[in-house]
Amino acid sequence: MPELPDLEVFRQYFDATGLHQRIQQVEVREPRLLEEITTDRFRTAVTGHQFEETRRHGKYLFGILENETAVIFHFGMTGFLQYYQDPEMEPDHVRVLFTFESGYNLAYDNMRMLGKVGYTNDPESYIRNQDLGPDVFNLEYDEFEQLLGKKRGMLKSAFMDQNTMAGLGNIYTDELLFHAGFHPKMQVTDLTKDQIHLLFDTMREVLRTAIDEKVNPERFPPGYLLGHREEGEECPKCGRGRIQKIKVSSRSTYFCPAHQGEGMKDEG
DNA sequence: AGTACCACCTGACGGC
DNA sequence: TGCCGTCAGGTGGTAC
Repeated sequence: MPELPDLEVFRQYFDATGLHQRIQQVEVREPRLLEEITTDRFRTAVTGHQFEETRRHGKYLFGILENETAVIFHFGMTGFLQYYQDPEMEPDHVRVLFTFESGYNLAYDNMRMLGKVGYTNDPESYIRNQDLGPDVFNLEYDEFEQLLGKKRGMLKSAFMDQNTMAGLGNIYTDELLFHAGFHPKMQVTDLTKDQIHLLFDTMREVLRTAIDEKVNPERFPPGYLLGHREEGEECPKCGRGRIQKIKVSSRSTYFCPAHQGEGMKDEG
C-alpha cells in the first residue's frame, strides 16, 4: 500500500505506539533488507535506545532515537508496521522486530521484501543522498509550479518521479489526475498556469482526504477512484464513462476517458 | 531528459 | 488438484 498517505498513517501509528520505550532487543530476520549495514552493527546501534519522534519524507519514515540517529524505514509495495504484545498477533512476514522493555513488539512486516531498513546519523543528509525531491505534502505552491516547470514528458511520469517531488505513487497519481480531470499521458509542458493551480489544490485535497480517512477506501467520499480500479466499471465521478486501463511508463493506469480528456489531441 | 525494459521478491488469481 | 502465466500501490540500473 505504501504511498504518502499510507506512510503518514504509519507515522501516526508509530507515534501512538513505539515512542519513549527502551528497545530491549532487535531481531533482524531478513538481513537482505538492511541497507548498507550489517545485522550486528544495526542491532548494536539500536539496542538500549528509544525512539523519541518520527519524521516522514515522501515514502520514507524515520524513527529518530534519543541520540539523534535514526532508523530508516522504506516499505516497498507490501510493507507495514504492527505493534502487539501477544506473539499470536505477529503478522506473517516480519522482517525486522523491535522488542521493548514493556514486552510489546514493533514489527516491520514486508512480504515481498522490496523495501529496506537502514540506519543513519542524519536523516536530512540521507534524504539528500537519495536525491529525493521535496515532500509533496510540505510543498508551497510556488515551489510546486517551479518544479513542474522544469519537467517534460507525461503528467503521470512527472508526478511519480520521486526525484522531482516525493510521495505520490501509482495509486495517488491516478487519483489526482482523475479528480483534476487530466489525461495521464498529457504533456507537462502543455499545462497552463491555471491547470497547475488546479493540480496543486487537487493534490492537497486528495492527500488530505486519504490521510483523514486512514487510507481506508470504504471511508472515502463518493466519487473516488480508489476502490473502483476495475476496467469497464462505471466512472464513480462523472457516471458517463467507463474506467479504462492502460499502461503509462509501464505502470497500470486507470482513468475515465469521459472526463479525463483534458490535454489530449485525440480521444480515448 | 524521457522512456522502455529488466531485475529484485513473494503470493494470489484465473485459465487450462 | 496442479502447473503456468500474469499481475501487484516501489525503486534502481541500463540502453536507446
